[in-house]
Amino acid sequence: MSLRRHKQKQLHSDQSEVCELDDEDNYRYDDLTTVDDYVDDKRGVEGLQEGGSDSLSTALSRCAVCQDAASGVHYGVPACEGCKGFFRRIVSSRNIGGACAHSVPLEMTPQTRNTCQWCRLKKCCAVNMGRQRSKLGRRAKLRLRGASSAGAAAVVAPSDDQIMLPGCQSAATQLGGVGPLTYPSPPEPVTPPTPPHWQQTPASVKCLKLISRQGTGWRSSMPDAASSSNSPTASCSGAIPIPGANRSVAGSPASAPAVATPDTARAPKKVWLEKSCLMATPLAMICRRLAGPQRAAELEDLHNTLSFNNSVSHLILTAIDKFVGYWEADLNSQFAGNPACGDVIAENTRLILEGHRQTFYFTQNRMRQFMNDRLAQLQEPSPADEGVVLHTLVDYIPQLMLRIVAFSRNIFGGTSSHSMPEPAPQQQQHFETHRDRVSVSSCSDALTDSDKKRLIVQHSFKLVGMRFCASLVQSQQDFIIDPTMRFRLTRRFLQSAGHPMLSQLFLKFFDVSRKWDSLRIEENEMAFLSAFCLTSPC
Amino acid sequence: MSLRRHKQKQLHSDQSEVCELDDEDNYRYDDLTTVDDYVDDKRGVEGLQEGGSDSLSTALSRCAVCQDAASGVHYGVPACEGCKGFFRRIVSSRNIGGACAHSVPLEMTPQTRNTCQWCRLKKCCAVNMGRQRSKLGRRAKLRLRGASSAGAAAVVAPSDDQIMLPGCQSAATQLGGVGPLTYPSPPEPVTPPTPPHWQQTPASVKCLKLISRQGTGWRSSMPDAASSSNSPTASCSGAIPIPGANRSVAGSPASAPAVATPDTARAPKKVWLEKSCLMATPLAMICRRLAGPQRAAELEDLHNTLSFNNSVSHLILTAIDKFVGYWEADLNSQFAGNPACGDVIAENTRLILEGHRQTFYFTQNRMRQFMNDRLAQLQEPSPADEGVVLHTLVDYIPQLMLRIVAFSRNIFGGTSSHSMPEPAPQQQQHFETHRDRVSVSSCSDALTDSDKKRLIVQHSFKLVGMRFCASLVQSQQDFIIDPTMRFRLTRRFLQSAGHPMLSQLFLKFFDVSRKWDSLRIEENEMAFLSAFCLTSPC
DNA sequence: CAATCAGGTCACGAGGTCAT
DNA sequence: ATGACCTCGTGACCTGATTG
Ligand SMILES: [Zn+2]
Ligand SMILES: [Zn+2]
Repeated sequence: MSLRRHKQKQLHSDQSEVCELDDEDNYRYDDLTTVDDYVDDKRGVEGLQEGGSDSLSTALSRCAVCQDAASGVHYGVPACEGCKGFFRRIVSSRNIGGACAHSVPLEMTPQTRNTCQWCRLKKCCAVNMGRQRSKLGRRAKLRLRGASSAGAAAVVAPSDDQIMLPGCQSAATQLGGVGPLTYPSPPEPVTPPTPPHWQQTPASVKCLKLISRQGTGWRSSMPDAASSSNSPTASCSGAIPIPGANRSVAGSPASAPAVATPDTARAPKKVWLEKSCLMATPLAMICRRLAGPQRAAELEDLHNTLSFNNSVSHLILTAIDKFVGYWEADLNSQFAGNPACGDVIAENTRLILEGHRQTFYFTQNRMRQFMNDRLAQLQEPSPADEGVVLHTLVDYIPQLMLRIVAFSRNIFGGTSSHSMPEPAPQQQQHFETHRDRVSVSSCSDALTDSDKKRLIVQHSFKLVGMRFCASLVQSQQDFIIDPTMRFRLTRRFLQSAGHPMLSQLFLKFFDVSRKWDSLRIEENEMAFLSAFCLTSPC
Repeated sequence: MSLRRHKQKQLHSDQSEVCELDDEDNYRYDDLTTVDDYVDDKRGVEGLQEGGSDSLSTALSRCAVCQDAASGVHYGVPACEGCKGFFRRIVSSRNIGGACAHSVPLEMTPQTRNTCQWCRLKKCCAVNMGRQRSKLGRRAKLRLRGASSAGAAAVVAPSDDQIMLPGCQSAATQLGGVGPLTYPSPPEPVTPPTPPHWQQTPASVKCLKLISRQGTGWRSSMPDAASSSNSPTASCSGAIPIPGANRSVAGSPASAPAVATPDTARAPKKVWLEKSCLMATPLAMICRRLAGPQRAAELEDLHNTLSFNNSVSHLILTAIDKFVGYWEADLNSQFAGNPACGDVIAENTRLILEGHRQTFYFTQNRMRQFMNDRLAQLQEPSPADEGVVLHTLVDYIPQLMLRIVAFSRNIFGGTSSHSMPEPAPQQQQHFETHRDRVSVSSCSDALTDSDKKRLIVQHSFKLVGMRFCASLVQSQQDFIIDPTMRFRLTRRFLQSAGHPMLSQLFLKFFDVSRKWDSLRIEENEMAFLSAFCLTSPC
């Protein structure tokens, strides 16, 4: 093979000098395989006069992004070589580039597609390009609308290099019972938050509703949830007939009886949270604020300066990345037309905001007031006090994490250990939008308990860190307020500390917090960001 | 050359089964230049090299602008590094500066290409350089698809091929006396516009005021206005002490005693209109609307689909190009700080808008009303009526042109044949802005009569075409209303017409009009666009 | 097998740099 | 301001993996 390649290279270089027209012609024709090969290069492409399926072939012959000649279905949509390569570069190396000030995205044509990377990427996302949506192998012969095939191949990249602190694991394992959420000894009578609302109502009715489109909705993509999940008590029972998940979509029936994972065939998988879940909430609006053109440079900077090894910054970056990536996937506009969907969205919004408000104590208002009133009462620990500080943190951070768990109740609903009947009766609702049917299901039902646990285990500490950086880290004053609001941990103290949590993680918090501050994320936005992080599968 | 072309065509037709796909290419075959033929079509590029070094191979290895050694295909044409960089700087940083007055563009050779930026840029445009014509990525391997290399072997016409209608020349020559501006026989009592305001007041007081900055203001760049201008009565008397024109600015003293043009030293030149003139009006605002980010794609598209050989589209494109180019040259913000300058700007604005309003009959409102009321009364001429239609057009188009002349009075002021004292006493005013001194002079004084005439001769018909496309061409309904508003010239009629004005120019109007409509240019914007076109030296 | 696509390769040109 | 040179994104083509 390499020989052939070498030969070809040589041939090409020879031709570049003096073009032997005929030889080259024959040679190339041997290599040509598909009609697209003949058609690909110019925009003309009305070609494709091979008899039979005209509409299908023409529909597939156009790049969904730039209307150029498509070379096939790439990343789930018909795409040209250029857009395919563009998207591949973006999702692989992730150097998205920077800003574009186009309030309305530029039109994508083969001539203009290179004028703005950002608009091109937005268009790619708008037409629902996705690495997960890719399908390998030969297509079925006639009907190839391989929309939401359960891609058994490319699933969530494991990438689980989590930095787990002591105490995190325990908090994660005791997920079932949420302990008393009180501050054991707040030094000042800072009133603890009111008993969370989720404690008073059955959790099963308090969770996000999922809106999915038929055929393209939910990806059932946890093939190894039972086998390689880090939650040992993975229970894959409770099959939920998510529309589209088990429906044998034409063109993708073969993915279900995948050879590599035969268990996926017999164990009907729970659906995995995807962008549709939260993007059906007004997240698109948040996206616009979070990743607006005026913030693109900041995001870029955030990307560059923060190490990806740190879980906290990784969390934030990933979340923002998702926001940026799903920029144009404004599912809200798709679903908001349906009044029933609008109600679902509104309810989801309410749940997220309420959950955040009830579980997040260090709001910006509180912190501002605290900084005004009791800043002077903060003790600056000496290096000898490291043990005390460390002990305080180790004691209280799990409690902070429990608040995350409480927050997650508003997202996922309760686990089955909270007397949720399993499987719960499915009350799915179906609506008709202008383009296709949508179905609404309960987020609590759509996820198995193990999935919920895994999500919370993966993200709870990250969320704690995010909340930390958002409020407790005073990057301007260059100190960190400990969650009990007794100490002010200066950079000097942290640098001299011996424990890695203090000396490394908390010092890192300064950077993250500075970046976070520059993003000027409001409270409500933080709520959505948290919800999105919590449900992010990666 | 033609032989090879023929052969290639045949080859192409042989392959037409598989690859009949070049319909969508937006250029017309007639408009193709030699360079385009071999470069824009990548299949034809290498394929045609059968003999030794003939004109074709040199065309590929030679810069299309200056005949230097090309370093590749840049911006759609083979270009040397110098011309590539030159064009890049022009289109990116866009400080084109003023214009030269070489009526016939200078020859471009590697030695002489730096003598005149303007001529070089014109050559670049003539060979169809364009940012959107660039092709990225690796070139396709040989496919032997001759495709679109059919077409006349006409070499690049240096873009000066104006389409002059019968009557245009006469209107241009009788510039001095503006005839009666009445519609001889409007079929319906469409009220003719009120007698233009410029007829009632001395023209010398009604013209734009020029604002220039000291040292950077006016480029004295009409070196051969007296020698090679197409206006035979060029009178270069009346020296105006424009500040900075004779001042030997440090760093540019050598340009004045240029060796090639010794006459520039002894003949104090009139200043040439430059961007400062109209950019001192609120044009920057117009630019933002015309060339805002949301319209960038449209402008690109306009560039792509319209041939540069047509004078009308060339006009529009050039004007819009200028707008885009001067996008950032927001001189308005520089001068608006000075209250006196602000008054000048306001007065200029008023003059332009008023002049346009008084000389442009087919406003959007009128046309809308006409389309509602009297659309049914339009006659659709049969092919036998071509003579009548043609006669009508030839009769009335000069009258339309006279309106342009009337409009130009508000811009330039009257010519000296209208009892303007020459040279008029210069009342220059000087102001201090935050950065440097500015001076205000009269546009009427700054231009000689021959320059005014030349500008009007160059642009009047183009402006007529622009106004035509803006209003009379109903691209949606696919017909053109003749200026007497009696006929509806359908595309079918025009296609069957024998006269080139009908069959070629007016058919072209459909394309221009469609693009124009997509730009959604308002009436006031059109006024500024017209004024800018009229004063554009190119 | 063939068909299909993700990922990789690398010629090629846009845009930037910097001595002139 | 110019243009030789450089960097890097682009996309046509290739390869290997995957599936019918
Ligand atoms: Zn594309
Ligand atoms: Zn050149």
